[in-house]
Amino acid sequence: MFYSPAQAAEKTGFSIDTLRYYEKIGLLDRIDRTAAGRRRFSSDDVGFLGVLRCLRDTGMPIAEMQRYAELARGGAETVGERVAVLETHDERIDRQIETLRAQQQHLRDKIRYYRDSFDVE
Amino acid sequence: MFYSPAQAAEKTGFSIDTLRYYEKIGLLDRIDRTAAGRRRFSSDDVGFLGVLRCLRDTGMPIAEMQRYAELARGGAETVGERVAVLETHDERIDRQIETLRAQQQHLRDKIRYYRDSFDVE
DNA sequence: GCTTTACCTGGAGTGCGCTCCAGGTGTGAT
DNA sequence: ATCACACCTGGAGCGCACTCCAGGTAAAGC
Repeated sequence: MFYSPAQAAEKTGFSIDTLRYYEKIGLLDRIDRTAAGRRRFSSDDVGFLGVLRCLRDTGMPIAEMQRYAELARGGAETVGERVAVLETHDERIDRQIETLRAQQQHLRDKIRYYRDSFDVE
Repeated sequence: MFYSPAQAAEKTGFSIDTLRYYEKIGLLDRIDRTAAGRRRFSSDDVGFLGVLRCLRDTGMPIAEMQRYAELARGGAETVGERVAVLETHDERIDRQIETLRAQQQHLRDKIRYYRDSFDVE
């Protein structure tokens, strides 16, 4: 199963420009081409992009994703390091959620204060 | 109670440069000055910065904070609008947390997969 | 055969949110 | 009197992550 750039973009939620950019900076391995020079994304490529999607959506910087991508190219002996990267990131996500929740609570208190003091609606 | 720029920065977690920047773009009202022309943040200023801190930490863009700031300058008749802004943002935070959680789950699945398949550690 | 469409390349440009800099001033300690 | 210090201003610069553009190609539909 192969995917055109448009299909890969559709599947992964990245724009075609972003896919090209990711390849250019080495975040993606060189993507296979058709005879005409067009990209042909494999299922594995799309699967890897799915992981990148998770990492981006949870705020991992590109530089760190590059490190992860490099490890992924390294074969089975890098699995331990990959897991370490993901677990560190997992903890970061916990902290992010915690920050969001705490600040959300402050804002809710503020809303309540406005409601109580000014009788909104 | 007044605060020097350094104290305000300390209290709010914004850098002094950021405080100046926020004043420059009208996110803060013109801050009071000493005879020598130095800023003197009031408790109210610091309190307002606390709200900005919540909004920034939860990903509100500056442009929208400017709108909120403008409403805040508008007095009591804008309280309803302010509450509306905060509530819309509150929902956005809910969605953010939900996205983080979902993607975190995918990453955890990935970690588990690595562990199960490669027997890490 | 012609046009449209989807793609290609290298490189420039964008938006956001700061952050830094040069050059200057009033205040307080030694 | 001198020095360090915290602050001032306007404006330039930066890092990140794209996004857009000009100019070009190959294949598919009419």
